[in-house]
Amino acid sequence: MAHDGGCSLFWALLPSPSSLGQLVAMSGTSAPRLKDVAEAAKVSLSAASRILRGEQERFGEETCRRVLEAARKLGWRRNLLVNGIQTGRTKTVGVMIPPFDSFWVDVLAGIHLCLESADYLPITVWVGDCQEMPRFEQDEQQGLRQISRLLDRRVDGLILWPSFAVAYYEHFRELIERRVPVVVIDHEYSAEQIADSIETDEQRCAHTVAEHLLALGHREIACFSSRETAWQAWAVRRRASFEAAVDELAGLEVSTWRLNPWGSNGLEVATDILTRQPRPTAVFCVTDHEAVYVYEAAETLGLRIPEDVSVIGFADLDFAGTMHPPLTTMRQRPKEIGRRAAQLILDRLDGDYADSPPTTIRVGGDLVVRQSCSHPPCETP
Amino acid sequence: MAHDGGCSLFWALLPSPSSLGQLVAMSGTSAPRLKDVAEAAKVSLSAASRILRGEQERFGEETCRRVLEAARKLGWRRNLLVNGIQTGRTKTVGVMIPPFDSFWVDVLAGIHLCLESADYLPITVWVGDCQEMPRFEQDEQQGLRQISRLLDRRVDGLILWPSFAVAYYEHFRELIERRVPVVVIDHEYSAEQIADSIETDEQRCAHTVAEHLLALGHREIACFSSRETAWQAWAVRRRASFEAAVDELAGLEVSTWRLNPWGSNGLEVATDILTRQPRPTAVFCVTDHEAVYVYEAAETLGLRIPEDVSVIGFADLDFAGTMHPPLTTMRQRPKEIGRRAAQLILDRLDGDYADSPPTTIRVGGDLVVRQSCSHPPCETP
DNA sequence: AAAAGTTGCTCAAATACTTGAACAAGCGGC
DNA sequence: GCCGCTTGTTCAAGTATTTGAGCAACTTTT
Repeated sequence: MAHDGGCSLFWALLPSPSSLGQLVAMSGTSAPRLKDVAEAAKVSLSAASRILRGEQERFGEETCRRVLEAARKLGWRRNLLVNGIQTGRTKTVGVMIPPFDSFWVDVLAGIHLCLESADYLPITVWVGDCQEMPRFEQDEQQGLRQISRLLDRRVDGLILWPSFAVAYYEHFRELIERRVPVVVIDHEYSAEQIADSIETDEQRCAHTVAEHLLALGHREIACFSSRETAWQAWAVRRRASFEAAVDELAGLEVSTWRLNPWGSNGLEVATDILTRQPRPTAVFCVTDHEAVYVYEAAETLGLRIPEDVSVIGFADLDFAGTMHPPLTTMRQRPKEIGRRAAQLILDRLDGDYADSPPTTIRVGGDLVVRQSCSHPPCETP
Repeated sequence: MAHDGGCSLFWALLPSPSSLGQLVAMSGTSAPRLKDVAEAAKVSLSAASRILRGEQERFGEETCRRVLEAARKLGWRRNLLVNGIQTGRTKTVGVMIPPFDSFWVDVLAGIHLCLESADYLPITVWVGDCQEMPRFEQDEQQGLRQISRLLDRRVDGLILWPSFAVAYYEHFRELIERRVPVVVIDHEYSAEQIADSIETDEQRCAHTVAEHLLALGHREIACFSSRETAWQAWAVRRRASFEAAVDELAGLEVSTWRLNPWGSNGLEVATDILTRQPRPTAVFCVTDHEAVYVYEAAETLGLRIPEDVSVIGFADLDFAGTMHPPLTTMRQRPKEIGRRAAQLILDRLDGDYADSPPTTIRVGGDLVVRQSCSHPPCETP
């Protein structure tokens, strides 16, 4: 067990007062310093420093034992702030990603896992109200402030949500120049690429989706895109890739719908799609979120999924499997995306890789076939 | 706009090389120091320090302007690491909460929002694989390591996931003694309370749920609890509160089921509940997660919700509203929980509140009536 | 017995900044 | 010409730790 007597993994147990009142009221001894350890072990400050940093060969066995023992007893722990000042490295990476759905939560998970294995720590800042996809327009200033707060803490690198990539482009320049690596997730650079970027392989994924629907026999296909604001590059690419794939594979044209710029008319759009003549037999939703609207509209209109309309989503968000019927969707690999984003930062920081030109990593996806897609109804035409 | 010429909110634009290759390859000038600002403004280091910290009355208007201007041009930003060393306050709060479902994501949102307004930053560490509820047993050592990593960064306070509260009890003692405030979410202290604690008001919520079911006429009521391991105090309390409320209100006994300690037999338990004789007409699920199993089992058994069985959940997780039928559930107030947890830390840190004895804050809930509950079927008995 | 090497440890400077105290230069008023 | 005010300076110590250089003391070799 962790709390064996006499010392602890955290800090030393003081000759502890048994009453609670006392405990809270006592004026806390602040964290022990290296000086305290050195004194307790009767060695110089620098000897203690070296021994505790692992440079033990240079010292006598007995001295090492004394220092280690003293540190353990006092519950000393190294102060990474000081390390940060001295080395210019805080072992900390700033992350600005609002985890408003399970995709982004998983991306964060990947980042955490990867950074942890390198003994780095992500520091996450959120924008917007964290309840829905942030409205970039109104949150731009807040985003800038948040990045500032990260830089004040001297983060070694930065991982960012796509929306902010566009407007902050000029700022990234400066960061890169200052050797603060920046990785952007799900944002493709159109012109010169300044920072590393990692994204879902939209072309390949859209191709797979198109293949699936066409193989089932669908010919009247709709695409339900998100708000395609300038900073939602992924939506544009996903929709465009899908249109291109359907065209390439079957020479068919997809009828495309979009959310309004506020993302507030999901149900209306879904209804429009399903009441169009001729009615699409399959709807590709650029995200599982849009699929929810289609399910809702279908229910209202008395259309059965998948008998009357097939619906296919994208992302495989946590609710996709429990929808009714379970949603067929293109699963992204958010954890891998996060992991590789973090790895990119780490590589830039201390690899030989540090000076290579910016890359774009494309991560594939996996089609999860559930029960929302079937052959088109016979009486369609 | 943010990027007006000549200076920037981040760091100064250097006389920037236009080619990308150059940009990446150039040896980055590191962040400007106060010394640089002082030199640029032709004042002493300490004058610059004072002016930038707001002590401007002692200096001439012109000098202040020069210093501020120089700082802006060079893109100087204060180094919170240094501040942290000097003041012992890093303006940083460690958070150990794995956001494996939307409840915890919202708690995190609340924490972020509150801390941000005080110019604090949460530093979040995760445990487990972040995909499902962490298994505390196997993640205990990892949890301890994570807290260590936070303390190495000298966080000013700690907000913790309940599971870890129990095993780390002894360690908290030390933290409190060292004046590092600790807040535990959703964990009730049975014996002496050592840290602040914030939780959902289980009694009141369970009472409301019981009332709702009884008012609909249910008499044969089941309770589907989670794994009730020692460190899942909330589950025990929620279930017990519900049993007590049903007893108090109607003198009825609830038949209770639990997940196994690995949480792996959800579907089996749900099936057991629904095949019991006499069959319960209503199932209270300690969490929306369990409700999903009941839905699944009901579908397999050909039972309709709510015609044959009423199901009521707890938490109002993001998927509750899109379940089929939409789940009636007791909505918790995760954002408020997070906000108040953070506030508790801040109060301990610099309020007069610093020395008061540990409190427990209980946050209410709101019954969200959707479509998974109705009157019991007539032919029940 | 002197030279050389090893072991074990210490000194002092460096990291980036804050802050209190003392002090100096320039100015106007008396 | 002196007083006192404004404006700014320098000095020094403090924050917790790292690290290159170097110094004793002791052992081993010659």
